[in-house]
Amino acid sequence: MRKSDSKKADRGGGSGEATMKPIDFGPLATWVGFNLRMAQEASFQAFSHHSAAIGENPGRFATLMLIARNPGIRQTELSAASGRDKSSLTPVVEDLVRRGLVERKRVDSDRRAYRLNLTAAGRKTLALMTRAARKHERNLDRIIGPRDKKRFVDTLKRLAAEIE
Amino acid sequence: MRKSDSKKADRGGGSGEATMKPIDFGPLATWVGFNLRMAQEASFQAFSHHSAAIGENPGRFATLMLIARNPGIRQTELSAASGRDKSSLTPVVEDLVRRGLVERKRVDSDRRAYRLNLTAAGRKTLALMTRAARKHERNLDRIIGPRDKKRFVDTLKRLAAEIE
DNA sequence: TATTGTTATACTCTATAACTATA
DNA sequence: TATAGTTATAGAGTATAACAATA
Repeated sequence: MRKSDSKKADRGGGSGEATMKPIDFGPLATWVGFNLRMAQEASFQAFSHHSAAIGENPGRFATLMLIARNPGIRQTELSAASGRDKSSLTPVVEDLVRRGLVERKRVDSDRRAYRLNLTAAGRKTLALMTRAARKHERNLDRIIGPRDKKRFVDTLKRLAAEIE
Repeated sequence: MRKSDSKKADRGGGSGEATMKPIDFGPLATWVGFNLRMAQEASFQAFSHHSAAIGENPGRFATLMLIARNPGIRQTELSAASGRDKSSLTPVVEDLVRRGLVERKRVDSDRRAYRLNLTAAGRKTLALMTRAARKHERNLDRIIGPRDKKRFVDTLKRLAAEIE
């Protein structure tokens, strides 16, 4: 079996293999930054798994959603909205256009710019991904617990907005 | 589906005034996965800034900490602990050894393996990074609020551990 | 045969800077 | 001069597969 190592770290809490020496994470174990990264990675990987089942890439999801909700958005606006440089967006849009999910139209009043819209196929794909995302979300909700969810998301939002 | 245009539309010959059209994030705005990613990115970038001031890479921090807290750890154990393939670790360890922060010693009882330890310089660097990390953490704590912190971190841990 | 760590290779995501074509 | 988008290029970070040395 060529699958190499196990993906998950044993964080020393569980009753794992008796032969497994527990790893000491030191102060990392209690720090927000580290646990934020661990949780994000786990979440991303799970969603990645879901969207692979659709034949899609999780990174495309937010882009499709932003185009769908903001029809005619221009690439520069899109790059600002997703916090990436415009040059990072070029290959992404190119891929979506090539695969027939997004169409670009020249803007008459400013012939440097394009407006982006989803095609019918793009809407179909977005719908499939949205369904997968909702399933994923239900999974996260179950772990977080319905009572804590609002406050948890609110804290995440404040972190994203207020970190120095 | 379009949320807004509550401001004047941007179309046609506005004389250079960049009208700030609010972006509609749709369901993304309320989903855990998306906000987890946003918060993690902001946190990582802030810590990245801190560690750049030391001349270090944030990605090295966890590695140094794990070696420090688990002296003599082997590369395979380290890769399992950080959830990465062993081949991903090779260039990292190589870099740390080259810069004199980590030393590798052959294991007598198993001459395929190495044991990793920090050098004095490695301990010094880790101490500096730890100081930066504590500062970063205080920053995060301030945003989260002392009352919510324990529960917040606990939820992150559960997410990392329990996502399918 | 199985495992430790390296190598070769490739893919994703990201950025900076120079470029083009407009404005 | 300034802006929209592309191209060229580079760098991190990650993975799979094949490999040599050793178990």
